Amino acid sequence: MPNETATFRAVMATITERITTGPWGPGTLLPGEVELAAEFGVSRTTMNRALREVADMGLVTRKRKSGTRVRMAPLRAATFEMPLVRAEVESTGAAYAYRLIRRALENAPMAMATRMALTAPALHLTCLHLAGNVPFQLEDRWINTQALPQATSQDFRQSGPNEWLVATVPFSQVEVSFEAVAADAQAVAYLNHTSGAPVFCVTRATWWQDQAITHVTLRHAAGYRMSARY
Amino acid sequence: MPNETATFRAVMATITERITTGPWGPGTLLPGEVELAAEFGVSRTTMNRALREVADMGLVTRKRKSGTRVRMAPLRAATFEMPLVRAEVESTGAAYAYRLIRRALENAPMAMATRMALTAPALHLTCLHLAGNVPFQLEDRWINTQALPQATSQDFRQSGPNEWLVATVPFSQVEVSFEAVAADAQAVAYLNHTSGAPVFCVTRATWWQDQAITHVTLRHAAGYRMSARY
DNA sequence: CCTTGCCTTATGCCTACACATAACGGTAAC
DNA sequence: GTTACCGTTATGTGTAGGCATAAGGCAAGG
Repeated sequence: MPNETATFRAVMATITERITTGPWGPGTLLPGEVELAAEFGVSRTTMNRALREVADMGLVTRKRKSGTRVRMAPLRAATFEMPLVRAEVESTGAAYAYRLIRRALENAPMAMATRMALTAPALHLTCLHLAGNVPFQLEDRWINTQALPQATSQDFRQSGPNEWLVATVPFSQVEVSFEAVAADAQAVAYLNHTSGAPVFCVTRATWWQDQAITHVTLRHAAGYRMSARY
Repeated sequence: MPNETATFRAVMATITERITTGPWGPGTLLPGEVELAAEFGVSRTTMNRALREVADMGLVTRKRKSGTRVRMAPLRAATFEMPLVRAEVESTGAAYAYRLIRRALENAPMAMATRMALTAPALHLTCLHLAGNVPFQLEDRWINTQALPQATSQDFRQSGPNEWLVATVPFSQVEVSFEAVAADAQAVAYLNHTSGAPVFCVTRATWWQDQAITHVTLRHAAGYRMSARY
């Protein structure tokens, strides 16, 4: 646990206070690092750390030469952890189980093919993740076999494609989005939803070196909730 | 924009690669900072920065004396920006409008009162945020008047409580959660939902110095989607 | 007037060193 | 055997100083 009384945190607190309540309203250009360091009686290194963390929180933007400027809308950034399903299920105390529902090499629908820049059939998987005997998450995934030919030799019957992917693709650019959708036939069949019921849906697309790797839609069982503290 | 070829980023890249593809599987205890610094030919400060950022990404956990350990589930943290509604609406190009629907000082329901440790009536607000003429977000908020007595003298007819709060409460502990719920009567009335339709719902509770400040439920219009890249 | 290029400046990053602090693990006292 | 204490060690945080780099601004040349 980080020390609550660390100097750079105290500096951060004062700075955030000046931004939220004090003289530094939206759009204000803050004094330079050296000047602030002198004012607070800390080294420039410490001031840099404090300002960097405030920027990470989303209160200010920093640009070389331009300086540190308070953002027009004092937004706050929330960080969500996206664990593997297995870990997420096991952290609730339930036993994790996995079932492959469908595996096929097929042409993706237009929108998906365009988005992933596909020029050949892709690997299409449908999987179910369970907590004990209760369905937890329904996974609908497309994998670009041109970028990842090894995927075609995996049968994904024993473990999910996500576990294989995180162990195979080193580092990637990810885009996630959350939304609420109505339960379709598949959600009714596998997640015990009633037709049209609200389903919490996570969509995740990942790239590696400008190549689309995979696109996945995760639909959750009723009552699912995603939380974060900051 | 941060320099892409910074040393600590190069170190980070190697470390994340070793974790995701290389010899450092889940649960591995990494060598100490000094040892790693020597191996990579950088100072301990730089190695510390690299490891700290890897920890921020969620790949490892760090503890004094114990050392740096690869997390059991190599989760990745996604950061979501939570702008003010006004900014969110205006960024779509639409004009932002605000309407106060209800304002009352009343006793919170049991669950809420317990969660916020309320011992007196709280300020209960219902507001609607619109993009142009189209309803965008329905806000249901409770404010602890014991912690924030000034709130009772605000009428919130011209601007939303959130704008007042971010300008009044300096710094706070926040807990957010997302879920999909079915449209209730209020959502039908104000957000043009059909009854039972999926509604994307954000719940946010904030504390300041161990005192509950406010608890808010934000329900969104159909088609709302929350995104992040990382 | 417009463009090109230098200079200045503020942030970004790095090094080297030092002290603080938490926690593991062994040892001594009871 | 159990508990209390203490040393070791790894991370957390701090200082001072320096070079690197992006970008605003000014000036000279066309």
